[in-house]
Amino acid sequence: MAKRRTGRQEAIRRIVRSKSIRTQRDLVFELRDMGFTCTQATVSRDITDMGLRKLSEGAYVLAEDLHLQHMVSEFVVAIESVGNQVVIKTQAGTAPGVAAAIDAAELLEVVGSIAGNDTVLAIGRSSEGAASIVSLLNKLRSVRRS
Amino acid sequence: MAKRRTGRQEAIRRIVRSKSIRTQRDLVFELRDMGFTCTQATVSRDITDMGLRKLSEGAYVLAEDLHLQHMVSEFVVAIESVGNQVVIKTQAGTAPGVAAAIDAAELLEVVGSIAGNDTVLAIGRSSEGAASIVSLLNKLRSVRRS
DNA sequence: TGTATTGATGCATAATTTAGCAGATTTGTT
DNA sequence: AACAAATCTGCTAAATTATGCATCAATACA
Repeated sequence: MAKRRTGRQEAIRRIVRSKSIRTQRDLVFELRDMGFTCTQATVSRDITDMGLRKLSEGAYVLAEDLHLQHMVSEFVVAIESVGNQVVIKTQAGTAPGVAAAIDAAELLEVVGSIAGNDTVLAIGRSSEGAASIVSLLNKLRSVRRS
Repeated sequence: MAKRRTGRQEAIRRIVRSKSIRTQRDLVFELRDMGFTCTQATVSRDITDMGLRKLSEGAYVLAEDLHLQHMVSEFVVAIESVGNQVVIKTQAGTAPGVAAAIDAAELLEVVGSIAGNDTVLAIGRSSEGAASIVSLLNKLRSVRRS
């Protein structure tokens, strides 16, 4: 049953992007809800395979989102959405890089993005889409506060 | 004896920058060698206090070096040293940012750095200093390879 | 079809990290 | 100095993650 693996990891991808998963146990339960029954050991191996990383804040992030995470955590100053638009303020000069990272992440809800010098405008598919983009970016932005 | 804490964390700072520490147990032993006797539980708390992070590769990194870690892992293409000079190739346009991050890290061995468009030149205090800079940067650059 | 090989998974367990609690030390106040 | 409050630390247990081993399924091949 080598097929389960693929589907399960695909599910993990979706889950991790939509919810905040903090333990492998959580993931086992989420997977169960989606019809994928497996143990924590298997999830541990999936996480290794997929290169999932645990943010300092404690939630798992996709390997593909790591670049975006770095860019956002380093350069983004503020995030706000209006309707289906997301306005992202960045450090001077870094907007193009941030926009490129957003494009590269191929987020489902993002139709496209354009960058000025210190501002990125991302267009969401809908208001809800824009909200979920803000949510994800904020999740990626969260840094350990000491 | 609240004084121990300060000294111990100072020692941790030195140890983590010079060696590759992969477990808190390792750190306990290193500390013991330096005359700081404590338990793993204490080290765990120190790590939380100091905001130490575990790289995907598995080694702990100082919070202060996290920004540098991000910049290096995202933008640096190649690192090489000649004598006391370290030449760092970066993605086009990102050299100034990388140089700024190096300066901000206040690495002991770095006298200073200057940036072009896609190249940073860092000046070490000595050949050995340059080598240790290369070593640290490579450590920060290391990413999980799947 | 029968058999060997490879990959995936669960179970049990080890390894690692975190947290609760109590005792000791330090600091601050009167 | 005496007492109170705040910190720090070790001990121990809990929580979380990783791993060795055996098994089962799928695939390859004779």
